[in-house]
Amino acid sequence: MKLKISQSELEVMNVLWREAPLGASEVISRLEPQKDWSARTIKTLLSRLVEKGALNTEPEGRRFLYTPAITRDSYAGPATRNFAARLFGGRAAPLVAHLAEGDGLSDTDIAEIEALLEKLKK
Amino acid sequence: MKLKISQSELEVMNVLWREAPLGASEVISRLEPQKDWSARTIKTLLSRLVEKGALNTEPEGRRFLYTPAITRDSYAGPATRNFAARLFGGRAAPLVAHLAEGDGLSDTDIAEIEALLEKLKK
DNA sequence: GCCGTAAGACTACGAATGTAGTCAAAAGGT
DNA sequence: ACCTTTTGACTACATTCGTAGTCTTACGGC
Repeated sequence: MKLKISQSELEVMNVLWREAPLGASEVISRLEPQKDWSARTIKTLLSRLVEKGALNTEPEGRRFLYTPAITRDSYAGPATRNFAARLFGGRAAPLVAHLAEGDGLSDTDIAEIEALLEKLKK
Repeated sequence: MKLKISQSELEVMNVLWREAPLGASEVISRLEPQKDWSARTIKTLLSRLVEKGALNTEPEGRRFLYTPAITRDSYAGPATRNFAARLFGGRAAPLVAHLAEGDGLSDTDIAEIEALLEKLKK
């Protein structure tokens, strides 16, 4: 069950991870402001995600309600480790360093990561 | 100058970021053990990377020597920030958390990240 | 000096992706 | 009861990617 979600599809997933279930038109109205996509495009992406098993549908009257079939975390975990493996041989430090470049990390971020590391060291 | 390097192409870049310049056949011999690719495939990837401007070539006798035209860091920085933005709204902590899942982080990694954070806090 | 071989050039081709149009059915307004 | 609008289904098409084959040319061995 290695489902790969493309960039554009991920934008759609992001909407539904934030808020679900939603009908197609609701997803469209949430995406149209930022992304310059036609409604058709977004519907295509929704269909593909259903095909791939990343979304579940449930009929509600004449339309479908879409819900993520996978959690953001269950997708992001492997994706992140894979990303780190390919770019940095799996080492985490360079990754954090790149995020920090420029402005990258907020104080909250830093504090959170420190807390995380504390737990890991134990 | 937004060059996008595909997964397979990245494997080739990884070879050349580790050691360059190399001729095509040297790249091939370094990749063939791990990846089950034919020599042709690897040559195609090299050509595409040259087209994209990710590699420079320099004739050496009747063949080409390939050298990265971009550093690993200059590619990895934007790629990492983009990745984090798309998956976590740019927040770094969840990213580190996912890396830590399972075995992910070595003690060295943890130490390095801590050192990095120290510098950032200042 | 000829020929095999290796290097790059050109070509191929199916799957996935980004982006979107057409069609048909159903649902609601008037 | 009709027409418009909405929704999902099907279709389209150029580009990129993964994977690899053929062609051509020039060098090195004999």
